[in-house]
Amino acid sequence: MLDINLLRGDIAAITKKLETKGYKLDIDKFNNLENERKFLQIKTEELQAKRNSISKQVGILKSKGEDPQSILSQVSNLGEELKAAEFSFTQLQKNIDDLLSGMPNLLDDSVPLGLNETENKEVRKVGVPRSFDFDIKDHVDLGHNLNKQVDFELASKLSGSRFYVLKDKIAKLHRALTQFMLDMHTESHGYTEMYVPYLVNSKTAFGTGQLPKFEEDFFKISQANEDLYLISTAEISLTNFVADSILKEDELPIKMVAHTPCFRSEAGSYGRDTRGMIRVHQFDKVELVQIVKAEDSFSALEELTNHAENILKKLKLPYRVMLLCSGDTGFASAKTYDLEVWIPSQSTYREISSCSCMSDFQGRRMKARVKNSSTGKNDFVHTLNGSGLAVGRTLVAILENYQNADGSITVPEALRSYMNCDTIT
RNA sequence: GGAGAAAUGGCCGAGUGGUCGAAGGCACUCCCCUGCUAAGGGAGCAUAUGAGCUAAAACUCGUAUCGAGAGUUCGAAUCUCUCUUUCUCCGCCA
Repeated sequence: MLDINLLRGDIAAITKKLETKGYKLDIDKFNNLENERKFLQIKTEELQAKRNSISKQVGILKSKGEDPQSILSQVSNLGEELKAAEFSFTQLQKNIDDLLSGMPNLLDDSVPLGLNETENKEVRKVGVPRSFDFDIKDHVDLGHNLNKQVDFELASKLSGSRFYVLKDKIAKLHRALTQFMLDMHTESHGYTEMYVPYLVNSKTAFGTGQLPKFEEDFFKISQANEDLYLISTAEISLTNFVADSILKEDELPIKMVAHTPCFRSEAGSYGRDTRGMIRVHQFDKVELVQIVKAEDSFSALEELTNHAENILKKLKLPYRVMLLCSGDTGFASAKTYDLEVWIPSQSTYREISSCSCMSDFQGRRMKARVKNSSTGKNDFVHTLNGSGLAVGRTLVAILENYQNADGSITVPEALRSYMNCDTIT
């Protein structure tokens, strides 16, 4: 959520900034709402003040044993007038909140302008794609030929399209990857491991910006009292740890890592990546989250991105780092780096991690603040998150990059201690 | 699932209709005393938001907030209803 005072100030400049992200702000609408808000707020608060002062006098008179009747008559019609004023004021406030909570975050100045992913900027490329002296297979065929250790038919029988079953050594490889990632981040990168709920309430989903705008991306569990949402990323659970709190400066930075399944309805992506494990309704991810002070957030983004990259480096998977352009940067993000891993069967790099600095956007939505010791004020915290990494896609990358002519898979060195074997056959 | 109790500021905790945004304590900040890793004294110390003033802040005034929402009342932390969460006992259970 943006600071409404930015809009009350130079609204033209903000509108221009929002346009780089494809958001069109109706300036007249906002100004009209604001003018009405001001009028209604003043009116409501004046009536409240009047009621309060009269009520106070009643109390004083009664304590002196005097008859307050003359004063009470003054207040007889105040109640209804006040109730009506309060009602219109809260309605209007809600309209403003709705408008505000649908507006995306402002981008950092270092983000290049662009409409879509074709205009993202490559920051660096690490590793060289292997050249194969045999006809390569994609991960679907590889998994199928390895005794159906990756089984899409079985999954579709159980659940439908966009699910997969892993078996035996490949299931273990999946677990080994998770374990390896968690160990790296906790032992070498300073993150604290967390186990978190996979179902969250609407307030939590609002806090990180998934609601209200992206409700259709969720799987929703409807209940009598309160609807719950299956998390689409552990970012939601982890970041909201600090919601509604005022932290002390020395509590920051907070660095957390969690391994969770992620559930995505993939509404609106029919036909895209229908084959394989790339785009599915359920996948595992190891997620990094940092809660930091404002002045640290962009350096923290570089650090966090490096942490995710280190996993790829250890696995010796070729990848590149992309700085997303304005049009491709997510709703809540001020700046995002995507890590893209080399996928041999597609002869291209595919997203395997997304690392974002959300500046104070989520902090404001969550009311997560830190007491600034030099000013005494409460500043909104800055939040960051990044996949470190998406486990399913990492598995795809390993199957394809480490495939052998006979269809077996060499286990990357970094995972051998977890696997107790060198090859998957 | 059944029965009962509770929810107050960063923390603990008082407060059952009226000058209560809330006693007291702890923590924290500043000052004094003292002087050495202790103790004493004084002051300050919730959040959000609006208006005024300002270059900005400070400041002044107002409003809202005592788990959430609704109600009773001139007036609600306090009374009523609904919900949520926590704790205790019983049942069930991975």
